[in-house]
Amino acid sequence: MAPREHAHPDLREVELVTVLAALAEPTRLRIVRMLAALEGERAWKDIDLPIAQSTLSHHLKILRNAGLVQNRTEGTRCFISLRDEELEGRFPGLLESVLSCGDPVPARAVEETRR
Amino acid sequence: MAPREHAHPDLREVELVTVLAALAEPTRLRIVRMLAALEGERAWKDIDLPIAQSTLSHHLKILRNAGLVQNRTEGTRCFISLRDEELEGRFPGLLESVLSCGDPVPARAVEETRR
DNA sequence: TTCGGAATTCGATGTTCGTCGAACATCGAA
DNA sequence: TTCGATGTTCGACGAACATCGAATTCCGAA
Repeated sequence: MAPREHAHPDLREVELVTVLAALAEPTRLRIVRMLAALEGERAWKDIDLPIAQSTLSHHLKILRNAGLVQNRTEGTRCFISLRDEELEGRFPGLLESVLSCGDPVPARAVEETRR
Repeated sequence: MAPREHAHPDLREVELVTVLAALAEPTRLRIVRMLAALEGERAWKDIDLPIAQSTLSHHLKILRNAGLVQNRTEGTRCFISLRDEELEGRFPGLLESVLSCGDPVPARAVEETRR
């Protein structure tokens, strides 16, 4: 289907568990990080990840239902953006702490520090 | 088995996704909240939730592997506590934001405010 | 040394999830 | 109106997960 208007949940109704589950998947977390690095919206087509379109659509739906992400339709294409300000109101500090955390230290390097 | 010494991961090796997945389950989130409200440790036996022992053990294992929780063994019983300070170092603000967020507003009440 | 309590592991079961390709719906352009 | 591009939905599959009861292991007490 072409991009249709989607229901975006009122963040007050969204449960924390839903948001955490949405973020607890590598591909979706990557999408969120990508959007956060952007400070604006991103065209659907420009989200290129090594997954099928249908899979991407699925992940975006989950992010949307969790209130993390927003769709805007323009003609036949659509744009995605983070609902960061609203999220800050409902889940203060959550998005920021998720985004700010870096990669884990490889086990080998940790081993080094144990001497 | 009786409570045995368990491996607790170095938090530097723990991935954010692992932590989020551990928290993204109602029962586990409840356990974390319960421990956080305690400011100390809690006896295994005192964690009474409407689930089988084996299920509780399973959830605690996941929380432990995610670096969220710690076991201390004393004789034949064990005590659980949150690794809150270490977590703050590895994932600044995350635990706090997760703990501070309240319940969602019921859909009915949200509807009220739409007039 | 035997017994019972404490927590873990094992095996089984049903459910949810991520993934894909195919079919579909919607829009703009030719 | 026809066509191509754009996302979405559907149906199917295997993997991962939550859950349970039973078996197991370890410890302390009798």
